[in-house]
Amino acid sequence: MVATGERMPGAGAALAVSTVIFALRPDEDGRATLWTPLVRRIREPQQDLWALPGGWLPLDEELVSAAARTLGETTGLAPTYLEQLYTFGELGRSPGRRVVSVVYWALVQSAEAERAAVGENVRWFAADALPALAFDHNRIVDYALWRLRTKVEYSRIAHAFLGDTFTLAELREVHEAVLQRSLDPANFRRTIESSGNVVATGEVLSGSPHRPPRLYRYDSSIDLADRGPLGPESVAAASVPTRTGARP
Amino acid sequence: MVATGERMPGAGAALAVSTVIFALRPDEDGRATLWTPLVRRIREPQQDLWALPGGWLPLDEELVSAAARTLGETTGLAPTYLEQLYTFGELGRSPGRRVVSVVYWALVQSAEAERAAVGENVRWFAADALPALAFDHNRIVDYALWRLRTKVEYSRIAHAFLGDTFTLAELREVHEAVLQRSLDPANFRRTIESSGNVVATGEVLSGSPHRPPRLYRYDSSIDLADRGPLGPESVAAASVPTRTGARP
DNA sequence: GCAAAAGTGTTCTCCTTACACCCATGT
DNA sequence: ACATGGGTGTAAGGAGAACACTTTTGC
Repeated sequence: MVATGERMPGAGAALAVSTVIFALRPDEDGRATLWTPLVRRIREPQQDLWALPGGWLPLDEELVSAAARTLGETTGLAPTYLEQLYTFGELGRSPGRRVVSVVYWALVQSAEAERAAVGENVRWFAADALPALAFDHNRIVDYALWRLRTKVEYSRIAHAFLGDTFTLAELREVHEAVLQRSLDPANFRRTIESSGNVVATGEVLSGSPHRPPRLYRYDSSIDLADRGPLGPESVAAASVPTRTGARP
Repeated sequence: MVATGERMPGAGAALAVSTVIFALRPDEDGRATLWTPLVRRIREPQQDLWALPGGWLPLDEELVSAAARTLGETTGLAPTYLEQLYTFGELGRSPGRRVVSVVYWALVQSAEAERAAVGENVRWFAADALPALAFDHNRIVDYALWRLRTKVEYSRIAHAFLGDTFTLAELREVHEAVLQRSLDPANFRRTIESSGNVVATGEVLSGSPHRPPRLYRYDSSIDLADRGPLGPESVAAASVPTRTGARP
């Protein structure tokens, strides 16, 4: 086996896992925009500054699981999408100690975001107008935002913001909120329908003051083919230690 | 500062940095194909198996620098392109110990690849026909290959395989080797020229038995806009500890 | 009936593809 | 001169943008 002496190789830097979370919520004008929940640091360094949810990586936990767990423990959220973003390890990013952070990014549904824990130490911020955050977390959120916006255009992650059935107007609203521009409803419909990613349920959504729109559902038989040979990231398959999320 | 007691948080897993290196070399039929240099493991675990060049992350070294340094120490190569690929941290990926590997991928010029160190413990392999490697390194190379192939289509990384001046036929040969299909010379020319990424030097390359082709050069004023808000990764700016690469 | 959103049809442009054809060099 | 790759021209097909138009509901 490996010697466990004081000069254990590779044991230098501290390994943390953090997550950038995005959800769509109405802004003051009622338009859907991107928001992200942050947690207040309750100890040094950078005490009282807002920061990404995260924590140290336990020896016996998968990276994704640690991301999902710390995210759930601090914000009470359960994401519908979770993917590794980047690993930040610059020498000066944390004062006093070398910290390498494996950062994930997550999408949560609007309904889920509504019932999330908020309080003195957890708060939602408009993703495009953040205050000065702890460490290099502003840079990290900016990068996550960029990834989200570029990825929405060529993959189907926008669906992760919605429930299992949705109207094309709702899906379009998601795209418009993420891309920050309006899209032609007619062309959007054709683009989505011809992509084959979504199937009509046959039902319509009544109750609106206008013509009732059709409801659609993902075609789950088509995978995202997104991470290539790595396949989809699975939180469920990863082992989680004794302490589970804060919510029952 | 931070207590250095036995329960130092985040100090569990060992942190390694590895790199997948690609270069173009002629295969047995003389066609340019992708090759990757691997190093033989000279100690347990997985002794004698071929593996990616890499090493433990020193406390005082940037992640990119560690990738560039270990790559240079083992293979003698200096890459023209180096980018973070993914961080692998699955629980079972290294027997006996939790190892988290931040993996980079690199491109080197063909000329550089020719004069690289080869020997008993360093050897080039065709990237599409690797033997069984140590740990999860087959999966890592497959993922790097996928990233290279998808990225060649929308960015200008193909240039990293070539010198500062090149003909469009050479650039096309790179694309064809990476994408594994032939491209129409006429359309390829127009696509590249209209992209504005390359400028004609005004010179031509004589010596061929046919019409001498024009020489081109990168337009270095245009950046790749590749990592978004993170900007280009810079090896030079990163601090490197005392021991430098094997080559002077 | 009227307003407003859902959904369809049509046209225009641009980009990619396929391929015919001319150009310039070494032998 | 001629073979061969370098380089230009051109027409067809497809995807996306713009926008007119029809459909369906609540009031």
